[in-house]
Amino acid sequence: MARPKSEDKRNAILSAAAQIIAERGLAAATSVISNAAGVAEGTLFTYFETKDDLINELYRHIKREIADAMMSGFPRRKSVRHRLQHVWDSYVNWGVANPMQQKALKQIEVWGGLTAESKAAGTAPFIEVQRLADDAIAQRILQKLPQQFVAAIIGTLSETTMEFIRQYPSKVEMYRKSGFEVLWAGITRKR
Amino acid sequence: MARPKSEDKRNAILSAAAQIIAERGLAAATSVISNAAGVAEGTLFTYFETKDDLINELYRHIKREIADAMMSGFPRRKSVRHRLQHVWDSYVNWGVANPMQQKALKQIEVWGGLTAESKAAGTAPFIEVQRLADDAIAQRILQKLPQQFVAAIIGTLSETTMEFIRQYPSKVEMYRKSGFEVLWAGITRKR
Amino acid sequence: MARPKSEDKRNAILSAAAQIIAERGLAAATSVISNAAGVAEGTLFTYFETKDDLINELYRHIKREIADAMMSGFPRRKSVRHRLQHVWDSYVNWGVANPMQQKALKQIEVWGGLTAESKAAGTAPFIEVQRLADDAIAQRILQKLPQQFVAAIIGTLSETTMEFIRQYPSKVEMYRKSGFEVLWAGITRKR
Amino acid sequence: MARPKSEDKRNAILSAAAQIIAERGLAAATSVISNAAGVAEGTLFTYFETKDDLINELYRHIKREIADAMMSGFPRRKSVRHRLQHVWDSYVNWGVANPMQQKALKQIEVWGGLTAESKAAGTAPFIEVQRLADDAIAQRILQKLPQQFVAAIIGTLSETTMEFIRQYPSKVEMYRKSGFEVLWAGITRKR
DNA sequence: GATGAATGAGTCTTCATTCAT
DNA sequence: GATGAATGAAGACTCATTCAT
Repeated sequence: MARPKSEDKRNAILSAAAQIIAERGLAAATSVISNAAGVAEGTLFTYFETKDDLINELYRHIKREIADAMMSGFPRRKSVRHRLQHVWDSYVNWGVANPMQQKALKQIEVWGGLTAESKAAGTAPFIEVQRLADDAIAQRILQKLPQQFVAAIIGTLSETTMEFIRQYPSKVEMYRKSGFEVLWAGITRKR
Repeated sequence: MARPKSEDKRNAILSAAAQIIAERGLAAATSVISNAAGVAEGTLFTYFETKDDLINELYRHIKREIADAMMSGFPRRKSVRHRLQHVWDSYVNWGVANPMQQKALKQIEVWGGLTAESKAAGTAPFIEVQRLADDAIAQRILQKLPQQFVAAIIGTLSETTMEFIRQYPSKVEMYRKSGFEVLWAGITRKR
Repeated sequence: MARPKSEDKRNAILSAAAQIIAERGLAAATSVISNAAGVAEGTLFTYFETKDDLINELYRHIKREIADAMMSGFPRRKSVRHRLQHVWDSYVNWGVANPMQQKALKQIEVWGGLTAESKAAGTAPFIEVQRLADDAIAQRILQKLPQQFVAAIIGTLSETTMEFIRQYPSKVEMYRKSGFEVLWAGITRKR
Repeated sequence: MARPKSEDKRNAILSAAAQIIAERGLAAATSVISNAAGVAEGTLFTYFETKDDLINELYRHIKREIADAMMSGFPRRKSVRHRLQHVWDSYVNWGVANPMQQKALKQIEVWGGLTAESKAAGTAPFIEVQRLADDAIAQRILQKLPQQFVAAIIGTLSETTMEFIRQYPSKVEMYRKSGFEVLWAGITRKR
């Protein structure tokens, strides 16, 4: 093959897209993105058929990254609290370390163009978390709440936490810990 | 004035804007909005100088509406829990009754064009809620958390709750109650 | 109404389109056309939804013009030969007087984007000619040929004639006459 | 030469070009053509310098094919009518057998990019036909018409005939014969 | 020579905003 | 004030052509 499609270039585009979208929203011109990625305007379209396609791919890409961050070092055998804490900490840490991606993700989530497949693909890597919730409910540790509701609460609380950490970077520890305590107290069963 | 600007028309535009933005996002054309409002394209610009201006005004408008909903019947003298419950219920109810406005608001919040004044104006009507938080902390009912963090948690948890109610409308009661319990258990001090 | 759509402008665009398409083919940019028409690029699209739409309208417009030219002064009561001659002469004269339109028409006819409606609308004004052919066949003046075949032959022969007249403008009379004689001899029954 | 340009490939491209251009017009992308030809996008440009060049070559190629079809079995010694009939029949037959090429040719003929050389090269192989016309005029069989006019008439009448045959394939014989009779009656001198 | 990724000028179309009526 | 036609800058996407592999 003559000059194979470069994974590097693809990643450069995705990364530039995350940054630009975080800064300017989804209305950002593709030319700005390709420019930031250091490729020609047309090149973007050899890697992604349309702008919508690019955004969908970016969504999946970020979701996968988050899942990877969460799952690395996941203490599968440990207690529910330990596992939840791991999930919480790694998600919050990821969000703090990757503010652009996090912001871009939020933009994409309120966007109307996400395909059903992307949404599905976005949730897929989080089965471990769902299993965690199931376990917790089975062990009667959690309150009797729909599993998805619990997952959503974990999500929003951690995102709120990230935002505060981003605003007050010196208080990482405090917010990460407090956030988790609010979550744990909120969803577990009072003995 | 020969023909005064009509408050009706202004409201029609704001209302149409909320709906259209909820449906199509902020990229929606002003012509679609003016059309939905039943006025001419140009008329929109006699009421709002620019599109950005319109969106900022819409933001304030919705925020004020929420504040009004929350403050009507606010039991100023009652216990912290009562007052918080009132706030929670009225916000959730408002969100369920006004899904368009709620959705539009979320779009606007991730948008990059909100002015500092709008943001300030948006928070202003919620002093009562802040006072509530202050009280609660003073009475050592709440955990020791920054007041704004608590406010943000109230916000996100209730929005998550609204979303679930919108998805499963038959379970209003359950979600509204459960959501509140999670919140209360999460932020209050364990004796 | 505030500034009604101007028929003049619409015509200016159609006329510019005919000229530009005649000169550069259907690949001509819409911006060149709007420019030639003396309007802004966007204005073209307030009169014609898309470029394809413009071309379809241009087709109908020219076809209607030809029909008008043919039908003005049409000697409905005279002999078949007289009527045919009238049709022939007026079409040839129109083509010689309007080379741009004629050339544009040829481009459009080989184009793949003509809608069925346009094609139908294009043939509609020529009923009188068909009636002429019917009459001629009924009177056993013409050879026994499918009416449409005869119509097509009239068309191509006259277009060929126009081209030669355009090349040798001094010989208008000769070509117009010779062309007609070829046609007449070709399609009439030898006694 | 290490690897000589393959005549096969060149022909594949020309043939694909004819087909694609017949189907989609001259606006068809070169990538579609190369794809249909089973070669890489870039390969097309090692055989034809530019797209315009390709089209010019295609024009000549088709014209040569037509000439070959006409001249094979040409009864050089026979009567004017015989010879004309041969020309007519073989052209019509070719057109019916090669509708793609025929359609592509029509597109190219209204195109503005044919070079003078191509036009000349396109007419060249038809000397025999011109000689036929000269003979006929000399023998006072034909009317006194410019030779090129006669040639053009032969051309358009036969093309019209082809179109009808393509539309009504069951009537090949009828149309081919009728067309020729119209031509013959039209251009020959009435005794 | 063959391949197909890379390029960027060029295209159609949209849309916020202006302004004649 | 209300209207909606006019404007032209900006944007997504295409495509002939080049060139690294």
